Formats: sequence, structure tokens, C-alpha cells
Amino acid sequence: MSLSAAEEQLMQFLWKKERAYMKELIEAYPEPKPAITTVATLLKRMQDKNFVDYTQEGRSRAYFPLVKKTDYFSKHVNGLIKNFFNDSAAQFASFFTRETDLSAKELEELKNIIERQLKNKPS
Amino acid sequence: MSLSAAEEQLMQFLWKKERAYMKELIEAYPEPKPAITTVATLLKRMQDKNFVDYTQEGRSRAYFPLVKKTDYFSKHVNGLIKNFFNDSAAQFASFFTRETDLSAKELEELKNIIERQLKNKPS
DNA sequence: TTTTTTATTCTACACTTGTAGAAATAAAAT
DNA sequence: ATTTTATTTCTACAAGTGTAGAATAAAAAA
Repeated sequence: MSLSAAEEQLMQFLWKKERAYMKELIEAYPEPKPAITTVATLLKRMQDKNFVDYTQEGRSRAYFPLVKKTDYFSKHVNGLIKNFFNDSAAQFASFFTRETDLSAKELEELKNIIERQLKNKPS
Repeated sequence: MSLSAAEEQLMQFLWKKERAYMKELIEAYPEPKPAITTVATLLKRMQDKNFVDYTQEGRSRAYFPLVKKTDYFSKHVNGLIKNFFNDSAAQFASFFTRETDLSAKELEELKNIIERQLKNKPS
């Protein structure tokens, strides 16, 4: 089961704050803010899907994410790769560097990362 | 308006074949194949969303995509980047190389691509 | 030409999603 | 103690989605 768009947006706030109270979540939304009940509904659905949980902090609840952003994200990207580049990450990567506007500096940076990776992963 | 999961899967077949008859689309599905009416419904909805159209080829229809795969894909990735890496493609790229299981060979390949890019794009 | 095959349109229905009001609860402020 | 504020749960509803049967049309096969 995966998150809907609205749920995902809310999840972003949770990832950013680590743990958050209802009030903080509402604050995180840009204008026009949703009704509190809307957020409450989303949170409940996200609990059902096992994406968030909360601890009862005295009077109020501190909500927190149950899945790591990177894990969630990886699944996303892997889905994309599977669907659009018949499962070849390299093909995806090549497309990505070609089609995205990375500056020279960013490209350098990326190259360094790759070189570091290569050192750690001897063929 | 964007495509739902089931519509997107169907779109993949259309992108692959360029143009396809109903029969071919059904064939493209793995077992268990959906009912013809299901595919027909999807196609009609995709027409409404302006993602496909068809030409009447004598008796039957040849369906074809109205949007290029790369365009559609770019929008996807840009969405991802915006949502998960507050709009920094470089951040995304770095994450990507770190978190994806690229083999040494693929990393080499990617490095080459980047180097080629760098040559074309003098800072 | 009668039957069979194939595709299309209509209709339907359960499930998900976006959104929020009404009612309940509880804590905080007065 | 009474009122206000914040939060939660319940209920609801329209739109979107996954899925496909019934009816129809039209062409192909017998």
C-alpha cells in the first residue's frame, strides 16, 4: 500500500520535523491551509497504512513517521526505473544526466561521488 | 491531469509499439489478462485526459500516444526532485548514486557520461 | 446468410482519495 | 465552574480508479 499525493505531502512535513504535533503540521501547510479535520483524516489513514504512528505525550499526540524517507524514496525511484527504463538503473542514470540541467559544478560533484563509490566497490 | 497506475501501464505498451490495436494491447498484458472491456475503459479515459488518440484504420482503431515518453517521464522525475530534494537535482543525483544498486560497471559507464558532459559544458 | 469473433459503448459497483462538518473530549483559560 | 481552544473520531460525499458484464455493432468465418 502506498501513499496518496495528499498523504505524501503531509509525510514530507513529518520527515522534516521527525515528530510533530497537530498544530505544527497545520502550521507547516502553506495558505490556504486545510481544515484540521482533513489533516486528522489523513493521519488516521496513514496510520492504517502503517506509515505513521504517534506517542501520547501527556495531553497531545506526537506523530512520527514509521518509514524512512530514503526507503520510501528508493521504492519510488526503483518503480520509475522499472517502468520507464526496463529495470536498467544505468539507462536511467544516463537519461537523467542528459536531461537534467546540472551545472558544471554539480557534475563535478557527482563525478566525485561516483569515484568514491567506485573505490568502495571494487568490481 | 495525470495518469493512474493502470493507465500508465497501458501507456507503456503504447509507447513501446508506437501504435497498437486492441488485440495487440491485450497481448502485451501478462497473465492474468484484464477483460477487453477494462482496457477499452482505460483507453477511453486516457483519451479524455488527452494522453492517447486513435486513427480509424478501416475496420479497427490504431491507438497511439499523444505525449512522448521522455516528456511524461521528465515531469515525473522533476516532481520527485521537487518533493524529496527541495528542487535540487544535484542532491537528487548524489542520493541516487549512493542509494541505487549500480554495479561497478554501471558506475564506470555513468562516470564516462558525466565526463563527456563536462567536456561539452565548460564551466 | 447464419454463426462466431472482436471491439466499442453503456452501465455499474466497490474502493480510494480529497475534503470537511458535527459531535465528543479534554485541557486551558477565565 | 464555565467557557474557550485544540484535537480526535464519526460520518459523509463527490470525484477518481480498477474492474468488468450486458448490449450492440460489425466484420469474418463457416
